[in-house]
Amino acid sequence: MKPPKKTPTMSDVAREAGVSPMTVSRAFKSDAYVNEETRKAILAAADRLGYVMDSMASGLSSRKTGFVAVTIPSINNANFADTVRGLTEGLQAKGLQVLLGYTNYNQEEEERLVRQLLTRRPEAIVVTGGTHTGKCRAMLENAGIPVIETWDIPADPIDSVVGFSNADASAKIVAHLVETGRTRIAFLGGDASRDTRGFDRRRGFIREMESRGLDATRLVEAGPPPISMREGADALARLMSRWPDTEAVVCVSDLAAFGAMTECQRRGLAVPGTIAIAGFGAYEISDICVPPITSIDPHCYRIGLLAARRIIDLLSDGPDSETESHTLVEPGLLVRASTFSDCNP
Amino acid sequence: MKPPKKTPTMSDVAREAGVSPMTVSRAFKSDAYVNEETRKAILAAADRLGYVMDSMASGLSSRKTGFVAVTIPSINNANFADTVRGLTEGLQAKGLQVLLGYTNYNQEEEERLVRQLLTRRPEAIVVTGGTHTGKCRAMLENAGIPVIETWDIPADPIDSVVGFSNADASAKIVAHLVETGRTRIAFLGGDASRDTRGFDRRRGFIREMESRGLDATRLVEAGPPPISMREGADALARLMSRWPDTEAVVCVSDLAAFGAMTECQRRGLAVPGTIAIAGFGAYEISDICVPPITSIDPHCYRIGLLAARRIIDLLSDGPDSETESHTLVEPGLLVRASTFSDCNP
DNA sequence: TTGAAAGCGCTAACAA
DNA sequence: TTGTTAGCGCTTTCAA
Repeated sequence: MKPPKKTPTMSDVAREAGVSPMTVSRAFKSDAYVNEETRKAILAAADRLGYVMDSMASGLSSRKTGFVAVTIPSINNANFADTVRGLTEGLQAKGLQVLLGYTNYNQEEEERLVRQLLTRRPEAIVVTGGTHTGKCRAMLENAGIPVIETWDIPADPIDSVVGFSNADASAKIVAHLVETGRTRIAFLGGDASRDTRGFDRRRGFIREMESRGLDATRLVEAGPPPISMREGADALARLMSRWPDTEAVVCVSDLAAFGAMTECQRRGLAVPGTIAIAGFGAYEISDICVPPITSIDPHCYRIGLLAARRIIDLLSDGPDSETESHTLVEPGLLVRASTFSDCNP
Repeated sequence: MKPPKKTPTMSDVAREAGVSPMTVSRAFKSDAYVNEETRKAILAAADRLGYVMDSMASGLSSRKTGFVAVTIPSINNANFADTVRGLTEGLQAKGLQVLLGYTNYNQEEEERLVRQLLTRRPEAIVVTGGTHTGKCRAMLENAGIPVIETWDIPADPIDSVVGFSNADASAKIVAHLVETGRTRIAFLGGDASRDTRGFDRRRGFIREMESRGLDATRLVEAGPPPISMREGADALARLMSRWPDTEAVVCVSDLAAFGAMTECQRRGLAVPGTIAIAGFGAYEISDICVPPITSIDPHCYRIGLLAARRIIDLLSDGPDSETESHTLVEPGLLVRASTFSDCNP
C-alpha cells in the first residue's frame, strides 16, 4: 500500500513534460499565461505521475498559505459548526482553506491553540468571543494578519468583529416573557466564571429583570460549559426545589432548555401552562420537540459567511473595502409554544 | 492593529540572542542538545521579538508537517465530532495536528477534498467510510502515507481500518425488536443511493428480517443524508399512512428517530405501546428524551482514539507494531423505554 | 555543544 | 509564452 518511492515533485513533472519547472508551476495556477497545449501536456504528465502539488512549499515561496485559522469552543456544537460552514463556504471561492481548532471553552487552551495555529502562517484568523488571555491577545495583535472576533461584541476589539450582543439577546427573551405575563423568572446557565458568552447572557437577564423592577436572583448554575441536556434537566430539578413558584426559565442554550423541558415532563409540570421555557441558539431540536421551544436565532451560518467576506475584503489589496470593520448580526426572537400557548399546534 | 513589519524569523532571533540560527532551531526542539543557559537566552529573545515558529518552513525542510488529514461527512454531527475529538486528543501527545475537512456525504466532494488535503502533505490520512471514487482511492493508495478507513468494514480496504459493521448493528436492533414481540417492523432511512453507511444499515435490516422470515419491505426514504429530525418526522407520517399497522421502526439515526417520535406524540401514538422506535448513534438526545430511545452506541470517540493510536504506531518507525491493521469496534445495543416498557422510569 | 553549507519544493522577478 | 536565478524559513548533515 505504501510505495517506497517518493512523491513526485514539480521538477519530475517538468522533465516528464519536457518543460521547465516554472512552466509547470504556471500550468497549475489557472490565471497564468501558459500555452493551452503546453498546459494540457503538463496536466497529462502530472496525472501520469500521480503528482499532487505541495502547497506547503508553494506557501513558503509565495507567502500565501491559503489557510484561514478558526477557533471555536467546541467541535461538538451545531451552532459553531454552522459558523464554520459559513466560513468554509464563503472562503472556498477564493481558494482559502479553514484550519480549525477548538478550545474546550478554555482561555488557556485558546492561547495554546492560537500559538499552534499561527505557526501555520494563516492569512487570517477567526476567533470565537472577545475575551482572551493577555498573551493570546498579544499574539493576535502582532500576527500581522486580519483578526476577526465573532459571536460577541468585544468592549475593546482587536481588529474586525462579526457578532452580536449576548446580553441583549437575553433581554429580548425576558421582555417577551414579561409581556406574556410572567414575573417570577429564573435563569439557568453555566458557572459564571468560565463561559463568557453564557455569562453575558446571564448579565443581560439580570439587567433586564432589574430594569423592570423584577427579582433577578433566581439563578441556577449547571456547571462549566458546555451545558448538556442532562445538566439542564438536573438544574431544573434544583430550580424547582429551591423556587417552586417559578413561572418561566431562560436557559443559556436550547440544549439545556430541552433537558429542562424533559424534566418537566417527568415531573408532570405543564409547559408552558405551569412553567414557560426559553432557550438560545435555534438548534433544530427546539423547533421540532413537543412543545417547540422559544429560542434566539443568532444566525450562526451568516456570522461565518460575513466573517469570510470580511477576510476576503481585507486580503484583496484594493482599498475599496465593501465590508464594515464591525458588523452587528441582530439575533432574532423565535416565539414558540413553550412560552406562548396560542402557538400550540 | 496590523504592524507593517514582517514577522520575525529564526535568524532575527539568532541575531537577538547572539547565536546561530541552527542553535535557535535546536532550542525549540526540546529533545535537542542545547546548553540550558543558551536555550533560556534564546527563548527570552524569541519572546522579546514575539517570534512564532514557521512550521510550514520547518515541515518543508524536515519532511514532517505534523498534520494528520481527516475527512468526515458533516461537521454538524455529534457522532463524527466525537471521532474527531478522539483523534485530536490521541494525536496531541505526539505533536500531530488534525487538518479537518468535510464531504457533505458526497464522494465527488470527498475526492476534491482529499486532493486538497494531500496538497498539505499530511503524515497520515483518516477517512470516513470505505467507499470512494476511483480517483480518490488511487490518490489515497499513492499518497505514500498511512490511510485509515473508519466507521465501516470495507470489503477491500486501502490500508488500515478502525470500524464496525453497520449492517450488523441494524441486525442487532431487529433481533431485539423481534425478541420483544414485534414482527411488523419498518426501516426509516435516507435515499439508498447516497449515504453508504445508512445504506448498509438498511441492508442489515433487510437481511435480518428476511432471515427471520419477516416482511422486509416496509422501507421509507427520507431524502439524501444527513436526515434531519424534521425529515424523520415527515417520514414517519408517510410510513403510518402507508402501513398503519406498523409495530416498530428502525431509524437510520437517533435524530431521525427523535423526529419520528415527536410525530407520534403529535398524532397521539403511544411509544412504545402502539409503536416502538429505535435509533442509531447514542446521541445525547436519545438518552434524555421522554421516553428515552433505544439506540446503538458505535463508540465514536473510541474509533478516533484507536485510529490515532494506529497512526502513531505506523509513524514511529520501530517495527514493533502494537496495533492491528484492522480493528473492529463492536457497537453496543442500548435498550431503552422506546422499545421496552419495563425500562420506563 | 555549536556552527556552516546545502537544499527541502516551490514561486517572484526578471530576462529572453 | 517560456526559462533563469535567487531565495522563502527552516532543518539535515557534517565539521569544529
